[in-house]
Amino acid sequence: MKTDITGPKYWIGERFSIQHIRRFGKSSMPRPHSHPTYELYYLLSGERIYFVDGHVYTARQGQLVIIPPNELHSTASSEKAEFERILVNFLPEYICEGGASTGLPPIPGTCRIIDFSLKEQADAERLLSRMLEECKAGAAYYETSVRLLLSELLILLERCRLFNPEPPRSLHPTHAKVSEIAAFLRLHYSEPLTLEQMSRQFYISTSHLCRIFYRLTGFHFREYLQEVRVREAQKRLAGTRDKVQAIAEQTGFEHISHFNKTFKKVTGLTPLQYRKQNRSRPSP
DNA sequence: CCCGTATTCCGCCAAG
DNA sequence: GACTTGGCGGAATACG
Repeated sequence: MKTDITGPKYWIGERFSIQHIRRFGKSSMPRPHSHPTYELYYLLSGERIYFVDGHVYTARQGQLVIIPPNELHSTASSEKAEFERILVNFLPEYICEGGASTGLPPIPGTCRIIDFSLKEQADAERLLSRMLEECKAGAAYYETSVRLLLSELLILLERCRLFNPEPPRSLHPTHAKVSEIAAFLRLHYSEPLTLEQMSRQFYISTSHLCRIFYRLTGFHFREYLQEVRVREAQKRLAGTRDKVQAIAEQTGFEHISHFNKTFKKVTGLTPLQYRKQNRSRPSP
């Protein structure tokens, strides 16, 4: 009987973690989330649907997904429920200590999926399993060793990206449509938007859109829009001196009372509390 | 795809 | 005056 394996999550301080997981059954869909770390997600086998940066991707065996810090993302199972993966998380500082130049390649900003050749897959798998081994054994200088292995992996990524900058993206038509809609929402958050309007505009039935959007992104339609709007509001609260009222209007909330409610639900803070804690412009 | 129902959203007002 | 909280009810949306 095949069983799920959830390997231990190895940590190096708060800055790096690695974990090996294998799933056979359908696992419940994790909520979409974000964190300040980079996430590298390598699929040893199987297939996963990814929602990152407003795009739906199908990640296949031998591919690596890159999730930049603080990017909302979620994963869902495709028709094949089985998959095996290695998950690496690290803070940007872990690689570029104190912002000093390390000679390491920049982590690609636009490319979310790396399509390794067979050779590169073998290399990547070797590096990842050595990271796991080092963490498990914990021998002297293992932290340095892991850092070097990660550096090698990043170089591999960058070389692969340089060689093949446009990975073939054969999008399932449904995925493409949901991606388009998500992109539209990210662009038009300031306007009043409804599910019905979107379904008309993109030629799908309302109920179908309602369901596939959730299945592929992990967000309910409304929930995603809220997330996009609140994130935009956060930027403006931190980066401008605009009044809360104005920001509410700019981000698609017609009424402040509703803006406050939603903002607090998502953020845990009232708009002004948030501004106080995250102000990025010097106060006059 | 359609339907009925449960749940959530959102504009509105009142009040601290 | 600006912000925050809370309740209400029709509309939108989620779900079986």
